[in-house]
Amino acid sequence: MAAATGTNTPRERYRAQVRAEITKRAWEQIATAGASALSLNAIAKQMGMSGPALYRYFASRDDLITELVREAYQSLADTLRRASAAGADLSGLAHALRDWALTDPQRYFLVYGTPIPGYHAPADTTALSSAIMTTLLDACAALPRAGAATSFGSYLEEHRDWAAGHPAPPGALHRFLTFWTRLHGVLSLELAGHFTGMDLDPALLFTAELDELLAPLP
Amino acid sequence: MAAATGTNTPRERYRAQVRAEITKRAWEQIATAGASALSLNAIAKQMGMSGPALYRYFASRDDLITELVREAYQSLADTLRRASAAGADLSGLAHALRDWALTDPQRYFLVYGTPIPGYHAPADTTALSSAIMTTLLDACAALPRAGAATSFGSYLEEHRDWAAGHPAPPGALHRFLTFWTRLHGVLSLELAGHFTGMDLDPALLFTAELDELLAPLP
DNA sequence: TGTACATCAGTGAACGCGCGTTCACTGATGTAC
DNA sequence: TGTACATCAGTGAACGCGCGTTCACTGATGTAC
Repeated sequence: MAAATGTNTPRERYRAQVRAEITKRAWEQIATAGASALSLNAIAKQMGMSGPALYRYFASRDDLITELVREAYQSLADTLRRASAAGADLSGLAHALRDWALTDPQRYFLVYGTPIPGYHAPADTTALSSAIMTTLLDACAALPRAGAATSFGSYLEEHRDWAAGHPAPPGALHRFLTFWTRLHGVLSLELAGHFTGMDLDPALLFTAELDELLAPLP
Repeated sequence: MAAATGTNTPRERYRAQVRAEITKRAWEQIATAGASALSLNAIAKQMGMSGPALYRYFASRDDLITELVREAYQSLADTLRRASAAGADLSGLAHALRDWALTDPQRYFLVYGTPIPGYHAPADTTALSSAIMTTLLDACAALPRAGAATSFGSYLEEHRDWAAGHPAPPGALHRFLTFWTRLHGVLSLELAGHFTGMDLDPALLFTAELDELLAPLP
């Protein structure tokens, strides 16, 4: 009576193990040389295998990248969900996001950075990115209501399909968008090294932006 | 009596012309395939030349990229300076920046996107990027003074070396930084395609952010 | 104006490298009776 | 428990490609007298 679900036979467990090692090495490679330098042959060599062996585990290089993109989304979604479950508010989520990004800048860039030329992410990442969005939207909706209605707020009332049915008021939708874009603005410039040599602590700019987000119209 | 300055002999003019065509083709290549796909041999082939011929004009691939980075900075600096000279305020500069970025997203990414693995920009781009900064700082300082002093503002009073001696008050420095990071946040996510499929017009989000920047504490 | 020389753009062959991917195969692991 | 078979991980050779870069060279353009 074999178990029905997932990885249970020795072979399946072995497969999962090798797949995990491949992606682990892939992340190491990406961390040092960026995503466009990712090479199947190099990974195989590191693992003491021949290049073609990897084709037992990933159909192509793009397939591997897709898995990495999925892992990155998943990891961020988990991180935020865990923080939220531990009682973090929007501010806590912001710092969780920042920590996550600083842990592995190239992982952040893989998802939110310059698109990889010639690579197109599969459609199913939408589900993963909307899990992230939901956690953040929840936290936005939990904050005290923002100030007066804006014209962009009323625009959002009629363009809220992207929120996937989330019952957040337009003010919260707006707050989510600015949360996302502003923190990405600081973070991505920091990670890309645009503040180096400026004698300016990006962490302070990040929290300054965060403070203004949390109390936009006091 | 030969002229002393720059490109004047036929040979010099020819050299400048060929260099210009190389960079032109390089931009075309970058626009379609991204910076990491830039190939000297491919450019040479497009121009009907053999690969090694390009080494008469650029010492290496990195040398060509450096030239492109310089051109990008220069182009943005010129664009902003022209807009400013035509009477544009900070809002006008923001739209000039946006138009410039939308004209060639990969050019924007070359400067402000994910760093190219293994490539390090030369030191002299600092001068170019500070020309950009000066124009923006001027426009920030020209705005009516922002609201109450913030703690980040007082931090900036003591960390203003990056402003290269610009006499802007701390509030203007703060405004410049938020201008930069916020607009970059919206722009880079838009250019990377993160709003596609969201039924959300990034231009409206951009102007909403801009409006809040221009009157942060009404 | 003409000749001798120097400069320099561009060529073609070559080096060494690494890439993604395919294919026919060996040998070990698992399955069915 | 033992045998026959199927599954499947991994190998090694090969294909075709493109890359950056070097080198010795040809031939045209410019310079000096």
